[in-house]
Amino acid sequence: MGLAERKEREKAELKEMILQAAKKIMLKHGQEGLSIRKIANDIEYSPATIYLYFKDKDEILHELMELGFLKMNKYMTAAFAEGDAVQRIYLIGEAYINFGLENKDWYDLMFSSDKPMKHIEKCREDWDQGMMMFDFLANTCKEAIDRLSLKSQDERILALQLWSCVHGLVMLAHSERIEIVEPNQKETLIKKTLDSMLVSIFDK
Amino acid sequence: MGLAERKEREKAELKEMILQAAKKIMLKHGQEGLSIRKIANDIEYSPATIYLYFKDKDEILHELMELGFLKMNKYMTAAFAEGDAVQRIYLIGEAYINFGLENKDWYDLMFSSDKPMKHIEKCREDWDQGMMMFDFLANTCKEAIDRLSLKSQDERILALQLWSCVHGLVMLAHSERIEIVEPNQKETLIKKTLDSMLVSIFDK
DNA sequence: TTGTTTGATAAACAGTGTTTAGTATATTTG
DNA sequence: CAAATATACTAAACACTGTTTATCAAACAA
Repeated sequence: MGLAERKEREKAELKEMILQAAKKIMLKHGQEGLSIRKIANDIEYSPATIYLYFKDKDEILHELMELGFLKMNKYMTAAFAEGDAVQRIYLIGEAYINFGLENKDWYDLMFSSDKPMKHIEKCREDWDQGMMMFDFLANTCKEAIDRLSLKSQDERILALQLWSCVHGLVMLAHSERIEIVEPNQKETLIKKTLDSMLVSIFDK
Repeated sequence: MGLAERKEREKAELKEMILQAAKKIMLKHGQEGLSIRKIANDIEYSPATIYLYFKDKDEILHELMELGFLKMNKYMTAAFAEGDAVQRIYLIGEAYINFGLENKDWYDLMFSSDKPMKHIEKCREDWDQGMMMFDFLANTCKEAIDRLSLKSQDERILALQLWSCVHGLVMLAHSERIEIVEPNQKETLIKKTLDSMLVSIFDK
């Protein structure tokens, strides 16, 4: 009976419409400017309808986050394909920062906002794409540690160290703190700092 | 004529009351839970009155920020007094992270929120305490570079590198991302990562 | 043709930041 | 001292926000 299936499909279609409207509004008005009522207005349904498809606003942000990781993956493809581990780390770092600088709203959603992170159990479920990326980085670190026989034995510590550095850099750029301490050279400053970071770890 | 002065003083007193109420509410309900109406209720004035003393909510957050830097300075006193430059950097890093972890709301106000950073000119005015700290770190970096004759020549790049690392670490901790990739060892993980960071720069 | 389930919504609740028009008190001036 | 002005304050409104509840009409099943 294809009738139940059609219902199912229509339900999924509206859910997708909500998500696409949410994405559109977030990209236009930022994460702060995204509201249930704006979504409802955009898809020409009432605000209450949205709550038939999503538990609350956080759940929408959650699902948007996954779209963000898809976008980020595109920045990473070249880096992931690199054969040399150390060079791969360089490329991942560059791609990470480029993604962060060029997609502030996506980035905040994925790495900064603690809104979608209320319950840690549910978190690790929905953030598996983030975890996969971290694990990939950690594995690359292991390779690099072995090849260069670095002192740091724990690849997950090194991965966390690298992540902290680029995350901090992106966040400082987003909140204009880099402009404050050193005006009008954000771009070059970021590149130089990333380079200095990686050199101090691998190139000594 | 001490009359005008008394008026002036009373005006300053109410302004201080507003600020103290704002601080109290922020510490109790977080930055998100701080509202003009809650402040008004606390000081037993109408919400509109607050706008006679502050341009808008951002201005309140701005002035709170300065209180935050006073608090942070207390964490730093021991580090600032250290004679050895490299050791001073270690202590500053530790103090920075301790402050960040123990005072999430203050930290977000000072380093994360871009709310009080709307106009960059006004920014550099009100963020002078932050700039002073950065300059102090940069000077310490210069000392360290000279003493260890490190390859990195630009002390401001090195300072930005250090800042990015600890900032990133604190932000990842705040948004529970560290818990996600490596559950139940946040504290030790942060200490190990900070150590690894500093070792890779200075101790090679 | 009933009865029931489903999908959508209007309206309300409890908040938010901010503005405006108005009032009561205090100070200054004639 | 009385009238005029300046000051300090606020009630009420505006335009929003996320979310819930009661209602209602249409589609489906018996």
